[in-house]
Amino acid sequence: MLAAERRDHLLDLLAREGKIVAKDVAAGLRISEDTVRRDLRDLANEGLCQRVYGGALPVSPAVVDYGARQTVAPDGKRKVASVAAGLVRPGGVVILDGGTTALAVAHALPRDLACTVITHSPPVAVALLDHPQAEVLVLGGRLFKHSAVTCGAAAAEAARNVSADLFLLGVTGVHPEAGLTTGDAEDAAMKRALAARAADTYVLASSEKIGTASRYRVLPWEEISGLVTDEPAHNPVIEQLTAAGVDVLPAGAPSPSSEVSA
Amino acid sequence: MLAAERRDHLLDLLAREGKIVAKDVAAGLRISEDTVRRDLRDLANEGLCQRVYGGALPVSPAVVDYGARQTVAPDGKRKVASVAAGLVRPGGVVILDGGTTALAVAHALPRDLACTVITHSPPVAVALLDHPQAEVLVLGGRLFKHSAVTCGAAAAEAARNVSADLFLLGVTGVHPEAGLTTGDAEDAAMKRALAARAADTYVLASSEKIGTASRYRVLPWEEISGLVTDEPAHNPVIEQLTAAGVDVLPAGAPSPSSEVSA
DNA sequence: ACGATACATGCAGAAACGTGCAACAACAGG
DNA sequence: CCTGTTGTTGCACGTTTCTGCATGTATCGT
Repeated sequence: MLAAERRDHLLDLLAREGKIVAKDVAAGLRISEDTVRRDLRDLANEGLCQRVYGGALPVSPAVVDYGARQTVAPDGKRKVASVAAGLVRPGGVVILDGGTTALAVAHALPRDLACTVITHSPPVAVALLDHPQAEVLVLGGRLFKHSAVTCGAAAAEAARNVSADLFLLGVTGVHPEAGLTTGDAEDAAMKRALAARAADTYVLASSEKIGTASRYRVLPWEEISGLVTDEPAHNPVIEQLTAAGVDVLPAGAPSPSSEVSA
Repeated sequence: MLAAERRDHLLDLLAREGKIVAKDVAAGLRISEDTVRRDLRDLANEGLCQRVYGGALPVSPAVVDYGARQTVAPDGKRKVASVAAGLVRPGGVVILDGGTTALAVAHALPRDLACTVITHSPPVAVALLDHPQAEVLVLGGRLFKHSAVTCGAAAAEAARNVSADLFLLGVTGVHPEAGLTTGDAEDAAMKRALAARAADTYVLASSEKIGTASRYRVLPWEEISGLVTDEPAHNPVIEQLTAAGVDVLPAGAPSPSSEVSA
């Protein structure tokens, strides 16, 4: 592995996970901790990370005007996005919805993951520009500015010509009775069209969405494979969904790792 | 093996694997590491790769990144973009190319201008999100990451279904004999397809493009209506173009443009 | 306060680097 | 056909850079 490549890897790790533990990286890459420490020291000198005891952290968001918006993403969305990104298999084909949560998923994808991403969201496409191994297909159409996605007849038509293993669906409301909802009729139709083209559909549901409903129904529960949320499993709504047979993937607690340090 | 062939091989390797290890390439091609190093040094001088200890990496994403480049858009591009934005009539339909200069045009468009913008560039689409009066049509297709535009058969197909008053074309080279050129064959084809759908085609040519040529021809002079540049009119290349009947719109000096129409 | 862990520094071997040089091929001109 | 020129390639040499280990110091958690 080239030294510069290692450096990129560290920055990538920092962006995706929000921290670096020198020991873990050294073990992961089979190199000495000294080398990792030296790299981190250099990166810190260039202002690309903040050195702390045991590893490094991102520089304060105010300084990173460049990637500011992605770091501003609320913690809940970051966690959901991280778990959802893990659903994308190397070599797999995923349809990525629009919206801020889906955008966070794009940012959370490992930079060197070889996969195909289909999206009707220009911001998602832009976010994937620096993922050299990701094949990106953009679905064209009329730009719906509120959600920053393409929609309309042309977009629906384009959607009919693709298929995928997985659809990561963003919605504005997740409600036991109302199902999955969003605020625009055309947007809802587009999401349905996309869901129809994927073998599995997983919903990205950060906690503020749980229990709320918007005007337009996207899909009923039966047509989705699962849901990723940072809401605790004991939330009544979540329990209800679990009982209804929805595969709920928790994104909240990094739970069982406590015994590792012990 | 020819030297040029070797050079292509290196670039290809860089594109496919994201890195080059000098030692491995030398062993693979049965040539000395010195030769590989020399090649890499040359490629780096041409800005086609980034030299690092042990090999080379693609040009640093930070340098290529559009988000970064748009904020540091050179003065020349800003001037060109400003003049080009003036070519868009209220209620008109314009096709906006990809690339940093076209992106600068998107930013230069008055925020309340009511017009229709057709683009195959996700960054341009994103830039127009806060233009409430602008109707934006995105042409879908496979994302070509280097230029951040969609291309390929799907994009060309989508292009066939639109027409416009004006096409604002970005290129990498503007040369009296070579014509308008760019660095990628598919990208060139897409630009041709777009030019065919517009009544008028104007070239965005900030001064650093003037007099240079890239590998792939986009269009001959006869097929464009004009050219916007911040290069002074007395530049030999510009004079040659003017003599050839190209409508040159100056973006450098705020001076009267009387002689342009003459 | 103590042990454990992380750290900075110096050092040495290894690897990569740049440069100069010579051998060689391609080419132009006589 | 010969010859001088130019450009490329591989080798040799000395230099720089990188990396892991050892040492002693600083910091953390208990």
